[in-house]
Amino acid sequence: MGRPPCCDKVGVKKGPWTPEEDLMLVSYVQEHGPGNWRAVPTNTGLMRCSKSCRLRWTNYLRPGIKRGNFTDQEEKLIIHLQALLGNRWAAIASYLPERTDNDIKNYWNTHLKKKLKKMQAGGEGDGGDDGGGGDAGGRTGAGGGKRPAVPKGQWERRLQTDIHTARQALRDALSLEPSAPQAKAAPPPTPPGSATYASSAENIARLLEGWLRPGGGSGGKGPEASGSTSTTATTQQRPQCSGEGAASASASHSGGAAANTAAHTPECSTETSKMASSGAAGAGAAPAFSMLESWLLDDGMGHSEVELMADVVPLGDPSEFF
DNA sequence: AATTAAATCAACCGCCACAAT
DNA sequence: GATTGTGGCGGTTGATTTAAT
Repeated sequence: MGRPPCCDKVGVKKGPWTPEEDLMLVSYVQEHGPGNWRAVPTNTGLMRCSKSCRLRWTNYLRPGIKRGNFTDQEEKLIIHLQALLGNRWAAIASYLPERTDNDIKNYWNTHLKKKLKKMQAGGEGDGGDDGGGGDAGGRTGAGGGKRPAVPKGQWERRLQTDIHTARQALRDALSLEPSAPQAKAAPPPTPPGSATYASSAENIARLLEGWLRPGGGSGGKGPEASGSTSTTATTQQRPQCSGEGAASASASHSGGAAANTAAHTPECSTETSKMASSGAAGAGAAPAFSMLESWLLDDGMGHSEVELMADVVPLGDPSEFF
């Protein structure tokens, strides 16, 4: 049954966001927290669709987003997770707390896909490039909420086996040894420091800077382009869902989900869990990885699978996978 | 220096799942 | 239990930037 568009097409602005709009959105979210996106356009006066606001926040303005080059480690992780999960970018992104699913998706489509193709042409079989291991159909699986038409017990079992596979894959991904198949074509590793981070506060400053600078603030791209390169700040990470002062209210934005169960909260399963891992662990990708590593290396496996699942949750709700 | 092709990235669109009514 | 609305996700597109000729 066709659903009407989320917002009136009439009078809704489209295209790149201007610094002014970004400011309005950021200040609104700082005040009220993310969520209730439908109310955002009316409350802020933004002539934007609620979806557009959410997207802008999630993919660009949200604190703790890392922009810029993907590290070798991130790249490998993405490759393996993609092979494992298919094109479930949100699920994959939950393992890369500072990357947005859109970013990962773009990176996959522009870089990694080609890279894998090249490698395959070179006589490698790495599970296929597009939707490779997981579900090539794209949305046939149940990433981020799409549930397969599989009885629950069955997908639980599948989950368990896939967790095993995941551990294996992640182990490979995290080992930087060139023996890994992908390493062959891997580009020179990006210096860890080269990554740029963004927080909303900085974004605002950046936006203002670009905005005030003569000839600087031209549409979304202008400040952004300059920003993403000039945001050398590599600021302290801020917990997204509950952290960052004003955004603290946000924890409950999704219908009052318990804030302290961030990683389990549906809303937080994608966004919060991203921050949860980075936020809890400190800053940067390294903590996230070390969590993964410790999880992987904790081969005691005395865990029952259930426990294992519980272990995984902070990194990303496994229920998203199936 | 100018033109064209390729690459990149932000944003939009449509679909789906879930929650609220 | 059925219907409706919202949020979230993945695919795709279009504009912009960069590299090659």
